[in-house]
Amino acid sequence: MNVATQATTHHGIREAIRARIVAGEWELGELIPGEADFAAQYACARTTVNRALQALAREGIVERKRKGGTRVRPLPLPQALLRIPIIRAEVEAMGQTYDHRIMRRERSIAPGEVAKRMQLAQNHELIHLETLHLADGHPFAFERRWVNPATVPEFEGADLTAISANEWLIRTVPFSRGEASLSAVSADADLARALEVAQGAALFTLERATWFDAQSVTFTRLHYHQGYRLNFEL
Amino acid sequence: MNVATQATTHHGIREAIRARIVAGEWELGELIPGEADFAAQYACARTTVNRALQALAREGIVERKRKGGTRVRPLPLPQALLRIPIIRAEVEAMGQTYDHRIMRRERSIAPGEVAKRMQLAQNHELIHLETLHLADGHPFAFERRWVNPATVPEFEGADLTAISANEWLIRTVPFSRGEASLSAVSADADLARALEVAQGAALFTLERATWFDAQSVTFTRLHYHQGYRLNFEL
DNA sequence: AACATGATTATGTATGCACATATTACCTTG
DNA sequence: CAAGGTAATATGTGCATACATAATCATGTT
Repeated sequence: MNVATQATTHHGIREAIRARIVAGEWELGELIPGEADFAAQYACARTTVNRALQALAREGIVERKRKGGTRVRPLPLPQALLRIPIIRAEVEAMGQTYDHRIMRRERSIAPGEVAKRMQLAQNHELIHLETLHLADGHPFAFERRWVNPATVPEFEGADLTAISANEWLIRTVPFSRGEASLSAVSADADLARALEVAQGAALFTLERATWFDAQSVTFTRLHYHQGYRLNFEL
Repeated sequence: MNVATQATTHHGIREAIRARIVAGEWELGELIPGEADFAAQYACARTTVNRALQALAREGIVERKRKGGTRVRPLPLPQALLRIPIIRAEVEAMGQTYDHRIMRRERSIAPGEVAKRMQLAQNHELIHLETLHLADGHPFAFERRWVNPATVPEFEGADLTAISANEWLIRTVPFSRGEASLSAVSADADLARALEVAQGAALFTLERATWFDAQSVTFTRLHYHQGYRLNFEL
């Protein structure tokens, strides 16, 4: 066999080795040949094998340690690249018209839970925003957001009719890091009214807290309309 | 400033460039210096800069094109590495005792929706399995699974008391690829009884279909107990 | 037997070079 | 002026080499 997928490109070799692993040439947890061996087998430089094996390690297919070589992961770790959708793009990808409506916008004291998620002191004043995202005029998602004016003072006067708060913040504080969580939430009376679903409906929910440097930027809770699914590949 | 994070390692340079991007040295969408320029600035080889910039491209910080150079992503793409938890490990990580109980195990015709998700012909016979996962004896998640005996004939006689069906399949068909989706589902009568929650409770749900080569292996629908959250970092 | 020590080894990484490839920019030609 | 071809250019990639680093293994000493 041993049909080279490509010539001797690093990702040709990556696929060749992947195929051999998938075919079960080595047991789970077993040591596979060293870089030098593969280099000889495929008649290429060790550098090239190194790139291939590092890629497989990133994917969770193999485990590598300095001395002790490379081994097939005992249990391949189930990980996937999750692309968090931008609502506008998501709606437009379905061929529908995106729009959003700001339901509420005010300064208020951060609720205890929100302050905790943003790692702020109690009684911190935040800008609270409630937005309804629409697809072809129908409710698509409901967003509750708290923005820290200490970090983004310009937000107070921002015009959010053309672009959403999300896009405004991304443009203003582009490279903030964050934590997110996914969950299922029952629609309370407010949510049910806003999203036009029955009270108690199960809503897919995405929460996100973001920081720039050590400064809290924003915390969002996004409730999608009933029946929403977030798809991805493993 | 220009304080080198590390000597001239590719990931030292990666962080140095990332810092400059985050600090706003270049506009969103703006062209940043070429590999050769950076190599001169940091007194290292172009190869090293190449690795650094490729890593930033993988992260979604920059965009690169063959001629036309490297530019800061207009909108940094919100992506995250999602590690899909293995239930046993998840429960044990909370310091609780994991256990599972098989509620049902039978051969049956695949329901239409399941057959579709597994890309099988109608009236295909599958092994249907219902498992309740327990944490310290309390319901943690309820799993409905269909396994294709054409792909994994040994599954029929597998002993699923020691290890769960999930782990059995991972060990037997380790490197299968798949599609997954996350959603929120209302507990029906069966689910409510099994998970000991009120009927209509919002349940976080993970569906997964996996294939080995072109052969369908299994389709699972996993409903977590009320209040479950899946956390990850951005 | 326990422990410190150094040799060995596999991966990690930097470098200089050459060539491949995609895409833009420009210039020629009808 | 438009169409088309060609040169210039930035990234992509392979290779040979050298050295760095971490972990293991064997060795020898107390």
